[in-house]
Order: sequence, then structure tokens, then C-alpha cells
Amino acid sequence: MPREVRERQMLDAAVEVFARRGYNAASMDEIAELAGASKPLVYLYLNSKEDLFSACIRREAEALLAAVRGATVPDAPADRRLWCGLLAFFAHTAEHPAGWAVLSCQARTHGEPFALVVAGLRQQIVDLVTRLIAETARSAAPAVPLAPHEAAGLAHAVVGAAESLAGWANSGADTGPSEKATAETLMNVVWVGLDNLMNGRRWTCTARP
Amino acid sequence: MPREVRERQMLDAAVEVFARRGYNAASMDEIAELAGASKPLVYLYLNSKEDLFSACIRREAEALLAAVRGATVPDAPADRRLWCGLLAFFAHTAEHPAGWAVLSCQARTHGEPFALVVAGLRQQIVDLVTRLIAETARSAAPAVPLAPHEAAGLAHAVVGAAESLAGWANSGADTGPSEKATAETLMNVVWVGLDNLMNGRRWTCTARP
Amino acid sequence: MPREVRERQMLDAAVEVFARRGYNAASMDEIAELAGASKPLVYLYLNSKEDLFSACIRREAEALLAAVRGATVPDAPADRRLWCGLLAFFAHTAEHPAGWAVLSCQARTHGEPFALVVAGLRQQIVDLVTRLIAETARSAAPAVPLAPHEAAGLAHAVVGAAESLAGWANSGADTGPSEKATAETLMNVVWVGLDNLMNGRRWTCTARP
Amino acid sequence: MPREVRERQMLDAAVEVFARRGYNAASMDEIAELAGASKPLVYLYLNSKEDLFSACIRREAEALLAAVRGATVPDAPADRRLWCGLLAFFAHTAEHPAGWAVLSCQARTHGEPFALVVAGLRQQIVDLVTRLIAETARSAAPAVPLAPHEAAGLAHAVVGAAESLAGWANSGADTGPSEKATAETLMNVVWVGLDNLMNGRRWTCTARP
DNA sequence: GATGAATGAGTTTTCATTCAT
DNA sequence: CATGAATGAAAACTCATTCAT
Repeated sequence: MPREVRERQMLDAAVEVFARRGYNAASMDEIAELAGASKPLVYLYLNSKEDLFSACIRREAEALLAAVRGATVPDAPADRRLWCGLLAFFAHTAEHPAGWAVLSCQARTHGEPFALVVAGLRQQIVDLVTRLIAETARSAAPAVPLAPHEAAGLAHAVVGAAESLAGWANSGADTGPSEKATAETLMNVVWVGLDNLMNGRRWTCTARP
Repeated sequence: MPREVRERQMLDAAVEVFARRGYNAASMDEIAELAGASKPLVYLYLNSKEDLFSACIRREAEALLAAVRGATVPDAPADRRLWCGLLAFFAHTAEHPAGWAVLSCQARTHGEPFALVVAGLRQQIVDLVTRLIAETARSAAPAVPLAPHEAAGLAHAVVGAAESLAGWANSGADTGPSEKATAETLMNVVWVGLDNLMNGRRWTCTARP
Repeated sequence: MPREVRERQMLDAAVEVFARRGYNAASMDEIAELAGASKPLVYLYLNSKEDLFSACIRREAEALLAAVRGATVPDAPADRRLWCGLLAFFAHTAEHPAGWAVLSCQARTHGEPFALVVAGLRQQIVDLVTRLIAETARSAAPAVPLAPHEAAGLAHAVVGAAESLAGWANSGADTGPSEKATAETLMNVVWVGLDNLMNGRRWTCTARP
Repeated sequence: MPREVRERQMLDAAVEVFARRGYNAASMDEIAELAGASKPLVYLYLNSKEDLFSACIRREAEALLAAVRGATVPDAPADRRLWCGLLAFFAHTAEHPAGWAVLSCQARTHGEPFALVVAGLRQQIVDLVTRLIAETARSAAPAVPLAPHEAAGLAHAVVGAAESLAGWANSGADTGPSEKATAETLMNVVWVGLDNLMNGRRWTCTARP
């Protein structure tokens, strides 16, 4: 069996086990067994538990980013691109629950080096969203232009909301809404809010005493 | 030194260490040392590592919920209450970064019992926000009434966005915006979007091919 | 409360706990609590766990020895004295199961010093029985005199048999026989065997090929 | 080194240490060191201290029972079989003092599961002796038949006496008698006594006022 | 005398990791 | 490459024991 295939099997097994048990409770024995390989081979290919975890995170992060990027086709209008990105995000996390669990839960809680990888992924997604928002803002030629900082804030909010909704959608089979409904909810509040925002209607603390 | 004081010191130390190292990597030795007490005393007062972690989570969750609840004064209009709640949320998480880290990262990833406490806390906050949104929707007598499911989705999105923005605001001293600016960003997109939403303008996939 | 009384309560509690949990699993906390005294007082009166255990053993050993000695009235014939001693032994062990458990099980298994005390007690009982047997042998003016070594062997056998029967009698409420029946069984085989023995009828390996 | 060998070494070491120090005071470190292996290996092969202890007890119990069973050849007359069984018992306990110490002292005092194994062993030996006694009683066609309960009582007495004599014989090199002499003493008192017993001569309390 | 606070020293147990075959 | 033997290092947890009040 070629190395590449074996390595993929190992990563698959590791993601599964890390998601199920958590980083520390996951034992190399279990991972090796689930991968159908011997422990020394795992070490030969992936060096150490940390490296293995790191490889898992990187692979899952890249896959998620690729899914989202691949969905935001360059030629479409910005809102459609955001819409498609959201859909892709929800679809990918729903299809790879173990990978998403590792990314969203495990990676952030076990040491800086791992957290940095995830932070990097997140930043790339935020940047993507920021660009979409800024682009829309520019093309709308609004009465009140959107400050760059504000665009970044919005992007952070959107990504956070998406993560939260993904968790909600995946939490229980019946309680959460469908993938598309989730995306629509988010799209509605963000897009319409953004549109309105750019027309100068802003909420302020003093507006309603 | 009276027990109560010692116990608080221990919890402070534990929250700090759990946030820094993660649940598993946090050793009782380090916690005891940071608390300025011996390990046996920690065990005498708090029984086990699990119980200690549980106590941390409960304390931090209750403090955060109390802060948010205390800020949403009952007599004010709904938007003002949401605004105050968000401010309180951002302020509290900014003031207790370790506590927030434990709640948002650690607690969800280390066993059901812990996750349940945090899920409970989150649900209570989501419920609070859901009520505020539904209340506003009713009082606005909109053209298109807000479905209950939609209100819950919005609330999930708002809470997720708030969490994300809290992380952003706390991530680096200089990159993030001020507490108030953060809250304003969120308020703007959510509230104005909601207002618009209830007037029948919704974004749909087919609206812009 | 006078020291003597307190000390007795402590020993009572200790014997109980040592019998229930075993030497190591018995905690000073539990003993102190059962004795209705504070732990420091236990230490003040009895110095250490080892000393406490030692005191328990000594007290129970002396009580058992006194019971047996007191029953073997000097003026009666030897067989009657042995009979009464056996009865007393069975009665005392049945009435003080915790004490007997400590003596027969715990004391021998936790370090030489304790074992020595018990060995001393046992030797004294064996000596007593040896004297009774030898006395009987002399008074019977047998055809084949009983060698001193043989008397000691018999005594060891009798004591061992008695211990075994005591355990049997105390093991289950219904399976074991009554105290008196137990003593009679033992008396029968020993005394009648001894009587026979002294008349020259001995079992030998070659007697029945 | 093959696992089987190592495992035997570990059990040997464990029996030795358990006998010397007692169950609780025996540390896994000492056992591992005496076995010439590392602690993790001991755990890998034998799981836990309890399991290790249990394995020791089982092995020693089976060995002793096999020795006694193997010596009581089925075709010989009952008295000869008892004689051989006693000899084998004394020989085995003399050759494996540590094992006998663990069985007779440690196993009974450290938790039900262990005690049950030993109780089972003891019961099997008692049953064996009971059968021998009953068989003899039947074949002798005595004036007064031996009640089943009485046979069991006798067997308990014999086993207890044997245990006691084994302890005596092993206690000091010079004080105790030889293996064969020990067995003869016991045989004499039991067998001759039994023989007499079945001819109606019983000792009774009132026989000699 | 009783009580609560406090701890040093030691225990069992678990992994990630390596090496010879 | 797979396997089995093997381990160093560290973690959770417990307890007898003491001291000030």
C-alpha cells in the first residue's frame, strides 16, 4: 500500500478519535488500530502525537477553506458569493462533523501552536468575508461609506454567527433547522442589515432613550 | 486563613491555569502552587480535578449570566435592553478573559457533564435574547410577523456573533476595537437588519440571480 | 470524661474499624469519628496508628487469654478443664467477632511487631493446652508414655482445629454448628483419640499397606 | 524474553513481596524491581495491583490443591489417602512458604473477591477430607454411624489442625518437628480418635463430673 | 480538650515512545 | 513494514500527622 494512502487513513482515524475522545484522552494505540496500521508505522510517518494532531488540523482547515473558497465563484455578485460561501460552510461542517469538532473545539484548547493554525484559518475566512462586504459596500456607493474597521467587525460577526448556527444545526438531529434555512436566516439579518446600514440608518444608544 | 477565602483563591488559580494550559495539561500541582496552598488542601476542599473544573465552570457561568441579566433592566425598551446586555457581555468577558476562555473553549471539550453546564448557560442567554427579539417583533406589529423559529435562529446568530467579537476584541491589545464600538457594530447589523426584516424586505437566493 | 473511659471507646472503635476495613484501609478519621472524639485527642492518647493497632491487639489478646484461663478452673480434672477452655474460646470469639478478626487476620499480616504479639498469645494458649494434655497423660499412667514433643504437637493441632472451627462457626449464621456442638466435635476427636493413643494403638503408615 | 517467562517471574516476585510486606504495604515498585522488570510492564501484563494479587492467589491455590489431589491416589484405602494428602500438604507448604503465607494470611484479609478464592480452595480441601472421612465411616460399618454434619466438622478440624501444624513446622528451623512427624501426630489423633468414635465411645460433658 | 487548617511523602496508574526481530 | 517487549516520566489522589486557636 502506497504511503500516501496509508497516511490518509491515519489522518482519518486520528481526526475521528481526536473528535470522539479529545486530544489527551485519544491514545495512539486507538488511532493506530482504527487506521489499521501498526503503531511504529504511525510514528514513522507522522513522528509524534503533536505532529499528528497538527497534521489533522492543517488538513481539515485547508479542506474547509477550500470548500468555502471554491464556492465563492469570482464572477458572481458579492451577495451571491457570500450566500454560496455560507452554504458551503454549513454543508462542509455538516458533512465532516469530526473534522469540524477538532477544528472548533480541540484545536483551540491544546496549546498555542495548534491554536495558531486554527486562528490562521479563521483569519483567512474572515478576510474573505471582509472583502465581500467591502466590495459590496463600494459597489453600492452608499450615502455613508463603510469604514474598513466596521467591515472587519461585520465579518467577524458573520463568521461567529455562522459558527454558532453550525453548532446549533449539528447539535441535535431534530432541534436545529435545515442547512439552507440556517444560511437564509443569517443572510437575511446580515445582508438586509448591511444594506440598510449603508443608507445611513444606524442604531444609536441615544436614539431611544 | 478561613476556608472561604482559600477556596476562592483556589478557584481563581484553577480558572487561570485551566485557561492557560487546557483541562488535561493543567496539573493539580500547578493549580495548588498558584493558589499558594498544598495539593492535599485543594483535594480536601474540592474533591477532585473534575469537581474543581466543574466548580470553576459553574462560578464563571453564573457570574457571566448575572452580569448580563443585571444589565438588562426590565423596564427599558427591548432594544435598549439588548444593547445593555451586549455591553455587559463584552465588558464582563473583557474583564475576565481566563474565565471566558474556560467557558468558551475548555468546558465544551471535556466531557458531557461540563458541556451540559455551559450549554445550559448558553441556552439561558439565547433564551434571553430570543425573548428580547420576539418582544420587539410583537411591539413593532410588522407586516410579516417573525416566526418563532426565526427568532431563535436570530438569537443564536447574535450570541455567536457576540462570542466571536468578544474573542476578536480580546485577541490582541491593538487589533481589536473598543468594547463599545464592538457592541455598536453588532447592534447596528442586528437591530437595523431585524427592523428591515419585519417590513418584509428579505434577501432570497432568487432575488438576484 | 475520664481518660480511661475515652481510651476504651477509642480502642473499641479502632477494633471495629480495623476488623471492617483492614489495617491499611482503616483511616484515623473514621476511627476518631466512631469513637466520638477528635483526631488530635486520639493522637494525644495513643500516639500513632501503629501504637493504636498494637494496643488493640494487646487488649484483645489479653481478653481472650483471660477468658480461656478463667474457664480452666484449676481443681477440675484435665479433660473438664480442656472442655471448659474450648467452650470459653468459642464463646469469646463468637461474642467478640471484631476482636477475633483483628487477632486472627489483621494482626498477622501487618508487620512483625504485631505478629509477635499474636504469636505470643497463641503460644500461651498452646502452652496451656500442652500442660492439660501432659497432665492427663501423666495421670493416666499409660502403657506408652506421651513424648513431650508429641504433647506440644497435639496442642498445636487442637488450637488450630479450634481456630478453624471458630471461623466455621462464625462464618455464616446458618451453615455453622452451635458453639457447644463445635466444642463437642473437637473434644470427641481429640480426647478419645488421645485416650486411645496412650493405650498404644497408633496409626502408622505401614499398618495398612 | 517471552511473555510467559516474564509473567511467571512477576508472579514469583509478587508472591514473595506480598508475603513479606502484606498486600497494602507491598508496593508495585518493589514487585517490579524484584521481578527485574519495569512497572509499566507489570501493568501491561497484569493490569492492576488487585489483578496481580488475584493472579497470585489463584496460582498458589491451584498449585496447592493440585499437590494434595495428586497425592491422594484414588485406589488406595481412605486412611492411606488422607495420610498421603496430609504429607503432600505439609510438603507443599514447607516448600512454598511465601505462597502459603499469602494464601493463609493475606488473601483472607483484603477484600471479598480474594477471600472468596481462598474460601473456595479451602472448601475444596475440606470437601476432599470430608469424603475421605465419610468413606471410612461407611466402610467401617460402625455401631454408631457418623452424622454428615459431624464428618464436616471433623474435616474442618483436621484442616485447621493441619494449617496450624504447618505454621508450627515452618515457624522456626529448630523448634518445629519434621514434616513426617507432624503428619504422624495429626494422623494419630484424628484417625485413632475417629476409629474409636465410631465404636460408640464418645466424650461427653457429663461423663466425668 | 476540641476544632479546623494544613502538608510531606508516598501510592497506583497511564502514556507516548523506542527498538529488536 | 508489522509485531511484541519494554520503559521514563508524570499525573491524580490519599493519609497519617501536626499546630494554632
